[in-house]
Amino acid sequence: MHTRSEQSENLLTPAEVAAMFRVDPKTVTRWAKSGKLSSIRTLGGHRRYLESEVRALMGVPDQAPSRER
Amino acid sequence: MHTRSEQSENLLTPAEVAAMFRVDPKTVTRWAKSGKLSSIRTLGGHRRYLESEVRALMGVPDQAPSRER
DNA sequence: TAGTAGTGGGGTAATTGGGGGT
DNA sequence: CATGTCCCAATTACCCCACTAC
Repeated sequence: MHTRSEQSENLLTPAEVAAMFRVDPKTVTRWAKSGKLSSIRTLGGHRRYLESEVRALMGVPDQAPSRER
Repeated sequence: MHTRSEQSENLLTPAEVAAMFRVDPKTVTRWAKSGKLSSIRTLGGHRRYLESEVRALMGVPDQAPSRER
């Protein structure tokens, strides 16, 4: 199947990230476009995301209100 | 597709939780703000709720039907 | 090479967040 | 104190089609 050379196993597809946040894949793309999420590009232009980064962003629950804007 | 299911947890949208409790989505938001309900935030600030937690809260009905006295 | 699913890009409707008032 | 509603701004979801991934 996969002939792994580097640590590409740490990359997630848009659909996978979308599922983790319960959002549409398009939304994940928007996050990448706006710089909220870093992404790697395949040679065809498709985005791949770092699992570690996604997990880090998700690991910040919200029990407490945030003040910003 | 990948065989990479990083199944964290089933998440629910505000509207879904609201429908389950038959309340306005705004009310669900208040529950989250007040810490009565934990929530994950999308990178855009929208909340997603843990289905397990919501169902747990629903599965704790008041005392049985009956006689008050 | 062909076939299917996923993705990118653009545009538009629907939700959501937040404050405030009932 | 809790919930529903009105406002506006921001974010997200679904529609199209063309191209990539496998």
